[in-house]
Amino acid sequence: MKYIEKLRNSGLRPTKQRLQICEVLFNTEKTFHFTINELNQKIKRQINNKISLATIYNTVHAFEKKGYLKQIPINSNQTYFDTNVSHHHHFYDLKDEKLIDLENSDVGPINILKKINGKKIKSVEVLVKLED
Amino acid sequence: MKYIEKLRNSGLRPTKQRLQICEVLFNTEKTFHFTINELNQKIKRQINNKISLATIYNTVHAFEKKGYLKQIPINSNQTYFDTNVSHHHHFYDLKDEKLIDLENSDVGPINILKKINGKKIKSVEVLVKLED
DNA sequence: TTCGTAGTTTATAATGATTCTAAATAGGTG
DNA sequence: CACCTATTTAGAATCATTATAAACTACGAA
Ligand SMILES: [Mn+2]
Ligand SMILES: [Mn+2]
Ligand SMILES: [Zn+2]
Ligand SMILES: [Zn+2]
Repeated sequence: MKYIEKLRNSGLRPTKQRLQICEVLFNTEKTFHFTINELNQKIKRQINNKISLATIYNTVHAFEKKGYLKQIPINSNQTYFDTNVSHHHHFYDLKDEKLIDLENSDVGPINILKKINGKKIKSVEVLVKLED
Repeated sequence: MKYIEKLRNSGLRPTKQRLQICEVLFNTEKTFHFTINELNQKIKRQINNKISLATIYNTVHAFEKKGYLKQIPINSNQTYFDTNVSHHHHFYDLKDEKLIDLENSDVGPINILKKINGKKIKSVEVLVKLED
């Protein structure tokens, strides 16, 4: 398995559950956005054996901490995650409640002129809300 | 009261509770960011009579719908609102969990090159995460 | 290979922000 | 005032997320 080493290198034991979650999250052509609930459904569809919801939460948070997933800052009753961890932005379609990637190159360079004493910029994320 | 007309013009009855919430939200020198819980505390401090939490939720949502408040897109377990309804952006201090305004002029012009068929841009918001 | 231990999974309970409900109250109009 | 509807309210319900603690597992050491 190609994910065993990835997990080991991160100090995460390559358990059966984590490897299966890796398959669902990373063994795809395209990256995608998901909520925990959506991921749970997807896992049920793609995998024979059941994974506890607690494990899905644990694993997603572990992967996020290791930088394999990103949380998307958006106001929703559920937290959205992204398997695209490159620096990029998002459209949010207010009607369909769907996220669409906005590549870094689709947004001109962003220049933050204000500085905060003793703080460094960790990330700059743009959210473009769409209506009909 | 200066808020009676504002409410009437919005089709909202100027009730005692709404007027008191207006005082707390809008009768200040500076704009500010808040969660419902923080607003509830602030109201308790500044007002003699108690306002039900349900009314605070109702009123904040009504004001947001009328454009007197904005929701700030951020990942938190609580929803953040802003009394600054001008087009502006935010720093988010990850350590202190505090929001800081970034005026529009503090961010260069943002050019969204990608277009989505049949959708219009409603807003463009930048979130700059800060670390030490 | 077996052991020991820490890491992990799991079902289930707890938490907590938000929304819902339905009864009481209050604003506005004639 | 009299009526109607909007609003307020306490409390219950919802539901995403986190905590708990017991069972299980990966894996290095013996
Ligand atoms: Mn939220
Ligand atoms: Mn959230
Ligand atoms: Zn994305
Ligand atoms: Zn602001």
